[in-house]
Formats: sequence, structure tokens, C-alpha cells
Amino acid sequence: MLSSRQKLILKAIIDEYINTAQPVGSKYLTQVPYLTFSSATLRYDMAELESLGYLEKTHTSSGRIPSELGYKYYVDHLITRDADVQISFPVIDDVLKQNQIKREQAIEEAVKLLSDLTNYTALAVGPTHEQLTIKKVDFIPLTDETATLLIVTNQGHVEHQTITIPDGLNMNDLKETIKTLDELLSNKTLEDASIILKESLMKNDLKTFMDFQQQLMASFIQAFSKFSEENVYLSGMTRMFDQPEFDNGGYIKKFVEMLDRRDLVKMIGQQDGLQVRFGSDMKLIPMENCTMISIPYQINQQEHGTIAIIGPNRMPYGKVIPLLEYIALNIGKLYKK
Amino acid sequence: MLSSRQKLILKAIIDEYINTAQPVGSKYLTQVPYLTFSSATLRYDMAELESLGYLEKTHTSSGRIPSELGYKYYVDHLITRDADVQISFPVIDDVLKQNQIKREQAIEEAVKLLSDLTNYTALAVGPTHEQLTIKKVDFIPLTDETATLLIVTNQGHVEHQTITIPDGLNMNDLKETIKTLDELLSNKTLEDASIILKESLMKNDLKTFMDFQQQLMASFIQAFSKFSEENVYLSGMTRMFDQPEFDNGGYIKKFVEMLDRRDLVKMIGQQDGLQVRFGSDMKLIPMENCTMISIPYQINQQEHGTIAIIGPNRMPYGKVIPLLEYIALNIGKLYKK
DNA sequence: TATTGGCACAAGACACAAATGAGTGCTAAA
DNA sequence: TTTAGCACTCATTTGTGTCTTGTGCCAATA
Repeated sequence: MLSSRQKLILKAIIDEYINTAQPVGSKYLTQVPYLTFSSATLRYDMAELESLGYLEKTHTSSGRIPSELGYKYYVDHLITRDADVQISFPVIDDVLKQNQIKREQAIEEAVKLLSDLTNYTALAVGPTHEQLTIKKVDFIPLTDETATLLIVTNQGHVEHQTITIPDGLNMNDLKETIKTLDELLSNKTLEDASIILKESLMKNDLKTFMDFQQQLMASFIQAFSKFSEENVYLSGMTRMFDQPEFDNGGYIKKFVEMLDRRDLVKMIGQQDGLQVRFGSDMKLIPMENCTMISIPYQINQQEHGTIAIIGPNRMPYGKVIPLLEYIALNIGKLYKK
Repeated sequence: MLSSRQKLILKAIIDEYINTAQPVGSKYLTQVPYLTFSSATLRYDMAELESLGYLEKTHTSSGRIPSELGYKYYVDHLITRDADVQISFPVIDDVLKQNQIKREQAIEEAVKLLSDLTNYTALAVGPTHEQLTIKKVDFIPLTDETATLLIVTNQGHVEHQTITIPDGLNMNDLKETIKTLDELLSNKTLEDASIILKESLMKNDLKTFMDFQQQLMASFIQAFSKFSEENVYLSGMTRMFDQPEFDNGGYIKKFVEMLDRRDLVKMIGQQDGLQVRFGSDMKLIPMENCTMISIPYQINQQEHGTIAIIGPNRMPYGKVIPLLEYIALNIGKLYKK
């Protein structure tokens, strides 16, 4: 258990470190208004906080920097919400309102705004429906040899593929086939659809060339797997590069590759409420000095998603968290009747 | 005009620099089998090559590195095509064949493969149709309040948007509206479609709420502008980070932002045949030490695109160029009847 | 007993100098 | 025309001393 003075010291150190990214020493702390103690006293408590694991030193005679445990304690007990963030709220309302009828875009814009307001990398996943079903399979001839294949889910995900029709295959036959497929698959879940697809391939009741059929089948299966990948909106990827702690090629490479592979979706699991995850908490992709703050948004009973921000551990949590909460709340409100 | 010895020296320097990324000195050159001259002689010619602008020095007493002009000369006159690349050809054939009916994916996979084979960033734009027209406008109801709006072009581009239907608006009315729009717009060019759309908005013959109509209209215009953006396939973005000349945060940031904003599409203009562009040639986004090699592929009379690779100036051109040519050629072949 | 001032010590940061070494340009001779 | 030799240049490395920041500990103090 920390004494109230220790709490004040921890808060002062983290606040300062968030601003400067430099180790904080006892001399600085003596200048903090609410710390009216001598540097020796402060050092005494700093040593204590270090032995408890809340602070670290970069070398024997440096100032202290917060450890992950320190940040954790800070976030849980010490942050003061920055009232200034409220001036951004009308801007958020505005952006959301402007995209009221377009859901994907509303989320995309919200993510962009979040990144702009915080200067960190922002992202959203979803909205995801609990049960994904196929709404329509369609087919639009483009030329004599090409056509576009469309699959739409109940959630409005669309996958499309321009296919080239092999010699000797009749466009009308294909049209029939797709129509049959549409009837077979519509309103089926993805799993059911896969099974039905495989069965009808076995029975060979789709009257097409065997080889082409195989490829078509593969297209569908592939589209299904893309559906089950979540929608990801990402903004401000390069903002991470501005942070001094990440200014090295190796780290940046790791970071970009992670975003590129959409690994982070795996990290954003189902969750209730706000979560703050530090580098070592992200089990799949441990990134030191890196924090992800995420919060779910709920569109309706079935549809929900998550919006998150990624930055260095030393983030101005007091600003970032209220912003995130406000955006998540209002994305939800947008579609509630 | 270069003497044959000067050519040999230039080639030897660039070959070595491509391998080591270090300035090349006269001492090293004496060890090159086909350069049986003393270091003094070599130095004499190196000075000559420098005064002609083919070589540069990093400081007064360093070895030489190639200038952009030097690379240019090397690419135009000195490269020897690496016969080894042929062992990759069957792999390329294989990948293309596996995606024979799916055009976008074939290109996507080819780009990925190109990046894997070369270890550089690879990209493709297109295929682009000379004249883009609207093939279909469709509308798929999802729930009582939501629907997906689809626009398909003659080229198989698809834009979709999940829209929320405002209170008091009848789903059937909307369906009618979209049907009317489909009839109005199909087979029109994007420009014509925009005009028609604006006119019918004026006449107000779309029987919908004014406000909603505005937003719907905006959706269309937005979709149109997305169509005129080219299809871009990108692979191996982070490969650039491995190059020692780019191992600094600032440069990498510039590079990623450029890719992110899809600026490079502007650089890949219409062109005939293989092009090698060095940093300063890329007028819109000058990036030092950076080379883009691009080559067009032709699917049919109307449809074509470009495939390209981006890396440091010191690329093994003898390997990269044949690979690029082979891939471009075979993407074209895939769809020729 | 909690707090404080004082002091020795540790270690990075910085500036400067000397030594090293790779590579050059120039010149005179072959 | 080519080459060997030599003086010179400059980035890089290594070493040294100084400065600064900040610590830990201890004895004195309120």
C-alpha cells in the first residue's frame, strides 16, 4: 500500500515523464507545487517506489522512469481527467452527424478524427454481427468473357471478384448456376453455406465444367474467409514514428508489419468497457513501451465493435481516455432509435 | 564517350556497390579479375568518370559511389542479365495459373510473389479500362433500417456502402428510387453519370426526403471518385526498411506516408515498355537513393496496368528486370485468347 | 520518528586531441 | 600510356578529462 505522499510522487513523476520523455529526478520534484518536501525525502520515497516495482532507473545515477506497473497504478488510481478535451466534443458530433446514414464511413471518419486529435495511431474493428449470414449472391456480366461475382452478408460486407469465363462455357448457364447458388445460400450462416457448397459440388448438380467449378468454389470459400476477417479501420500509422522511443528502424518495422498483418485484431478480444494494455500484456505481439487503449462500442443487440488507440506508454491518459469514451459512446448512439 | 576500360571500371564499381553499399576504392578494383591494371591507372579513370558525372565521392578521400547518372548508364549499357532468375519462372507460372479465373487476385498474388522473390517493395496498378462506365446500381435490404448500396463498373470495380434508412422513409420507395437510378445510370460514363445525378436531383423526381437525398447523392459522388482512383496492390512495404540507406525514422516515415497516400500512382504514368526512374526523376515525390522500375502489362485492347518495384538505387538490376518483365508478360498472356 | 542537509560516488554526456587507415591526386620515371 | 611512389585529406576510432545530474547514505534536527 502506498502512502499518500508516495502516490503524489508517483503521479508527479509520471505526469512529468509523459511530457518530457526524460527520466525525472528528485531535484525536479522539489519544484512541484504539491510536493513541499526536501529532495532527500523525495529520494527516500522514490527508492521505496522503485523497490515496489513502480519505478525504474536507466542507470545507477539517473532519474526514475515509470515501469509498466507504475503506469498501471497511475491509470487505475491517479489520473485526473483533463476537462479541456470537451472542446473537441462538438467536432466529433459534427463528423458523426455528417456520416449518419453511412455506417462504415462514419466509423472510418471517427477513427481518423481520433488519430488527428490525439496524434496517435487509431483503429477500429467491426461492427461485427454475432451471426454472419449470406444475404445475396449475385453475378453481373461485364463483357463476353468477364463477369463480376458479388457476395453480400447480412452485415453489409461485400466481397467481389472479377472472373474470366473459360472458353466453351455459356454465360447463361453460369447465370443459372449463380441464381441457384443464391437461392441455396441466402440467409445461411457462413458455416452452413460452406457445407452446402461442398455438398452440391459432390452431387455435381451445378452444371458447369468441373475445373471451373473447382475454381469458383475456391472463390467462394475464400470470400467466406475474408468475411470472417473483421473490418479494420486504421488511421495515423506513421504517427508512431514521431515518438522518440520508437525512432529506430527495427522497432518501426515490427510495428508496421504488425499493422499490416492485422495482428492487432487478435489482441482486441471481446471485452467489457475500457481496457488499457501495456506492451507485455499483449501476449501475441509483445511490443515494449507500447500501450493500447481500447473500448467497445455497441450499435445494437447484435452488432458491436471496438475502437482503440496505440501509442507509447507515456500517453496523456487524462486526455486520451475521455476522448475514446466519448467517441465510442456516440458511435453507438448514432444508430440507436 | 567512355573508353572500354572506363566502362569496365564503372561496371565493377556499381556491381560491388550493389553488393556492399560501401564506397569502392581503387585497391578493391585491382582485385577484380578483368581489371588487370594498377591502382594508379584505375584512379586515373575513376577521376575521369567522376568528372563526367558517373561517380561521386562521399568526402575528399573516400572511395567512389555511383551517381544517378552512373546507374542510368549502367542500366542502359552495362547490365548483364542474370540467367539464374529463370529458376523462378515456373513458380510464377504456377501462381498465375492457380488464379486464372480471378483477375484481381492473380495480380495481387503476382505482386506478392515479386516482392518475395526480390525482397523489395512491389506494387501494381490497374487493370484500368480506358473508359469507365457504370454497369449496375443495386440495393440490398439487410434489416428494416439498413441496406447495402452497390455500384459496379464495367471494369468490375465495386463500391458498397451500408446505409441507415431514416425514420419515415419507406423501404419500397427507396427500392424504386434505386431502380430508377440504375436505369438512368447504367452504361453511362462516370462524368455523364455525375451530370445526370445532379440534374435529377434538381428536378427532384426522386421521390425521397430532401435531406436523405442529399446524403445519398454524396454517397454516389464519393463512390465515383473512388472508382477513378486506380486499383493498387502493394506488397512488402516494410522490405524497404531492411535497406541500410533507409534506416532512419524520417525517411521511412516519408516512404510509408507516400505509400499510404497512394502518391505513387501519380508517378506511374502511361508509358511504353520498361522504365527505370531514379529518385530525382520522380518529380512529384523526390526520394533520394530510391529507384522505381516499372513495366506495363496489357490485358486486352482496353484494359492495361503497370507493375513496379521500388528499392534502393543499388538494386541487382540484372535479376530484378528480367523478373519484372516475365511477370508483366505473363499477366497479359493469362487473359489473351 | 519522520525529515532534512551534506557529502561521496556513479555514470552518461560532451569536448577535444591524437592515432589510424583507407583512399585520393599528382608527379616523375618506365 | 601506364605505373610506382609519396604527400595529403578526411572519416573513424580511441582515449582523456571535465561537467552534470542524480543517487545513496548518514548524521543532525524538529
